[in-house]
Amino acid sequence: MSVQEEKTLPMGLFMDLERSGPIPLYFQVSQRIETAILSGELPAGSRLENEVALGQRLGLSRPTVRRAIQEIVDKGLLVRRRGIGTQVVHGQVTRKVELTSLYDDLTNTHKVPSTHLLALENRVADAKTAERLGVVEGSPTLYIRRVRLADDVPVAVMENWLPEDFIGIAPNDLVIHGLYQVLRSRGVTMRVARQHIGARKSTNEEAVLLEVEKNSALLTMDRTAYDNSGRAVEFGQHCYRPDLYSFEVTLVEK
Amino acid sequence: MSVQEEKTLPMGLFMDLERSGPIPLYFQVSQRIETAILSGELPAGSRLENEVALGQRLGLSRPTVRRAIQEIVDKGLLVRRRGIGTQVVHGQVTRKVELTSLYDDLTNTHKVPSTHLLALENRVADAKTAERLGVVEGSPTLYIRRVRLADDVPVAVMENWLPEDFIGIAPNDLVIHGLYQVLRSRGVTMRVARQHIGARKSTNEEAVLLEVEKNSALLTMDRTAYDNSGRAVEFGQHCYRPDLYSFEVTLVEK
DNA sequence: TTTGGCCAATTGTTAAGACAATATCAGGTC
DNA sequence: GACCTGATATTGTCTTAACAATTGGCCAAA
Repeated sequence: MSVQEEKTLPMGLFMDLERSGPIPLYFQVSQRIETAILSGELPAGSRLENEVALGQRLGLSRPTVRRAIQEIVDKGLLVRRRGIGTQVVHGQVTRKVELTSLYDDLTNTHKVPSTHLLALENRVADAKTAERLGVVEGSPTLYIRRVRLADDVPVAVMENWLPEDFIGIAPNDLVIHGLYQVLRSRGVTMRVARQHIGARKSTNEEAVLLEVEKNSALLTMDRTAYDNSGRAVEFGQHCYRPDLYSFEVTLVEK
Repeated sequence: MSVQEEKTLPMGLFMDLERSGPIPLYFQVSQRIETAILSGELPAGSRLENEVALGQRLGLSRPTVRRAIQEIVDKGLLVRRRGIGTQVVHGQVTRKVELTSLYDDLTNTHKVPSTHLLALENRVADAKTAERLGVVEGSPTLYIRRVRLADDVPVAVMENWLPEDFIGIAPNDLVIHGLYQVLRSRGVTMRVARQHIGARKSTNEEAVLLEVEKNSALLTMDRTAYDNSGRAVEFGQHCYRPDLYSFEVTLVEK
């Protein structure tokens, strides 16, 4: 049994909270704790100050402090144990999967994204598309097919279907901004997405588009995204070059 | 703009809460709401009773009701909007990815799991293994290699490394019970796991083991799992037959 | 008709307090 | 020394209360 590092760090830099601003207090606190972990100021295995004391020092109630800590527990960076305290999880921390598009992902990793628009047309929904989008079969939908590149190297071939009220999206918007940015600019806020991740061999056409050998292994992802009223706003079938892209998931047991 | 179904269901079956039992009240409530959604009693798009009224009817405080609802929002089944209310998300509901092993997954889908144990031996940690497990390079570790089958069809080849205090696991346990069950029976409770999901071609040996053609596409998953003290307890490299297994992820925007 | 403003409904945030459950640890007893 | 017991520390659950922010609809005014 190895000895745990048990020092309780004082976290001295916890003073100036914006009490009248629009950012919730619990969020301000959770951001600072997270930063302290990422920066190594709170090393792996170290114990966090207990909730009551932390609240007293910050001039906050226990529920507020508790919520701040819970946010980070949900991200997989902290672990709480009743009777013991709250500790920083060991192991290098990694970026979490979020509800973003490939475009956002690439921007975040400082690559230059670009797009080849292969198709942008109206199509009537077949059975599968209709089911995924929650519309009746035969409804008009917008069909998009794109190749996404990062630093001019092809990364993914993406097919998307959107409900009819998005018909009219300009091709140029998709080339410049990425689908999720276009949707956001039209007032849509994505809230929930369900993804299936799998693998298969490439078709010959995909091999050409992605500049890989025929019959290469591709990473595939099917996704349906819903807005804040629960309506399906996008259904997509994507395939990625596995040497350039992979998915990262953090699971936290409740 | 399509008309939303707006009827607020009364949810009449909400009476008998176990107030003295060990199950938290918020959990009892969230379970019932979830059941009501899954069973179709709360159809897609329908509005939930508001938090205050629901609390009054159940004899619960608003924070308790709120927490119950939040649990289901986090699962992606409900969407809340300030000033509006809480609605059931459209679209068919699907099972969520949880912190379980392949063994558990297969058991849940009513397939008969079995195992071929290829290796169970002590190995010194190389650089990568040491980093993932958070031990010093050269430390003794337990190495396990298995083929997992469902209804006698091979589904995955799995390599795992465990810290030295697990050396001594009996081969028979792994064949009968699955790694996560063995760890749980030794008092380990997994709390956090970080996974990378990708794809690649199979090696010739893997193709034989999985009974697929040479150079098939495989779905791969690397995982490091941490227990409730934040210590790494398992590091694994798995590859799956994509025609028999895929990952399902639900993302919820905060 | 359209625009603007006010009002009601609903979720979001914060507080203060109480009790329960669980883990560690020190001490005492056998 | 081994085992039980109680004290202490810490997170988990629940209540009551208040105010803030956002949305949608109604109504009056331009």
